[in-house]
Amino acid sequence: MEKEKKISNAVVRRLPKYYRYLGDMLKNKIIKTSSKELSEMTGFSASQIRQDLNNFGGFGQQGFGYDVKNLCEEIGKIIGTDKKYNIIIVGAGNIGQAIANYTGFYENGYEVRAIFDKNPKMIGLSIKNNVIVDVDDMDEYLANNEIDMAVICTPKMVCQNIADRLVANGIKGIWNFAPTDINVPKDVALENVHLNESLFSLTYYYNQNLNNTDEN
Amino acid sequence: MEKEKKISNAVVRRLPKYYRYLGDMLKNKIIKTSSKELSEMTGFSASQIRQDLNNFGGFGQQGFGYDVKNLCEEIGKIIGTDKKYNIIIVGAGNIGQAIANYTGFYENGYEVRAIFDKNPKMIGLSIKNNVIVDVDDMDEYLANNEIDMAVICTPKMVCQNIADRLVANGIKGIWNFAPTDINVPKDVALENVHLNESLFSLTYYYNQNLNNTDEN
DNA sequence: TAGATTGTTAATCGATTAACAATC
DNA sequence: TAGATTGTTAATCGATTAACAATC
Repeated sequence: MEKEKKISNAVVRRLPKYYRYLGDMLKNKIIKTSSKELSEMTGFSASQIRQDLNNFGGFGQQGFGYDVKNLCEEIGKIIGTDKKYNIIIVGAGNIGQAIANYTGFYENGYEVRAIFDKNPKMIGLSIKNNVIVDVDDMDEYLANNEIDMAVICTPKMVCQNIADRLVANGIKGIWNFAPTDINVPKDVALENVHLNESLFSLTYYYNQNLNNTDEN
Repeated sequence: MEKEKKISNAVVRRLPKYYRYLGDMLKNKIIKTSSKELSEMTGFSASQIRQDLNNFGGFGQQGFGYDVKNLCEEIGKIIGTDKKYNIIIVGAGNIGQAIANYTGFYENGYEVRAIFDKNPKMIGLSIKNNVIVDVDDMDEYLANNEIDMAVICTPKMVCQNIADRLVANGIKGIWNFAPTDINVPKDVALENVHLNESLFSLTYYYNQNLNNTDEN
């Protein structure tokens, strides 16, 4: 078995950006590109881009550059966008509804299979092709359906409980929008979207800029 | 004038998490804490926490620890949550609506002053206290109202145009939810929430875990 | 062939961790 | 006073950048 070098989180976070720009180029029928060109688009240094790509193999051709279609496909394979994923959404409040309508799922092979909520007023309503189901029925649903990932859009009070139940039912990927940290076993992939932390970071830099301008 | 040491982005990203846990402790009437305790809560090392805090000043007491209330207030001041902010939302689609209903704004002193959209079917409808206004009237609105930050929730085709108009009208903070990169002058704070990139990172780690499990 | 650009090693830079003196 | 924990310096670690040989 090949010993795989551990890919740093910093690299992983850049892959989707490469993938997006390459997809754009592909749509515009651009055949070749280079680390220099990708650098201008992404803002990452050309050297860093070459380093990043060479973590996964030599996708380029010396003296020429990279074939856009090939590189895009290869990065897609690394990320895993070449596969299909069944997902569920837990919590049909503001964020849950927005996520249920999120076109990025359908454009990239993710299919929303079910939406759960505990509010009786929500249960039975439809979002896109899905009827909202009582969250009490979630465990049974998961036991009987092949679901890959779940999106947590519940209030923070219940999100750890939901996460525990998801994990107990074999879910191995969680996209968490609840504004708190949850604990999952290390074989479960967890991605947090903490809007509050994002807004506060923005606020810090906003004030930083104001202060710097004042000083002049 | 004191020469301010540049705070690294990594530190800035950790501040909101300290702030959140300290707020939780405050709510639970906990008086004192320590870098060790904060380490257990946040997952950051105690050493790193002390380093982070000492970028901004000595908030602790040797041999004792940190006063929760004081430290929480100090970090609030550093982030800027002690101030009020007027914001507008541009784009009243799925994400825009979710953001308009986002309780984090009201809980932290951010006030949504206006919501803009270009869809005639949306214009005139209300979200919370705000009537959705024609985006053609945005520039005039900004010229006549004191707005601090804007949230961009438009399709990616128009988001650079929106950003340019926001900047032209003096907006210095932009929270961008459109799935693309936008360019703003460096005195404008920009925070991107790229859901597609977040989902792809999750997908990468999801597959990584599956592969590692397979190998055993 | 000459020019261009990758792949890869080495150098640099910055962030994290370790250690411990200061001191409450 | 003894114990605890900060503030801060030094050591380590890891990521980014620079440089250049390989080669198309």
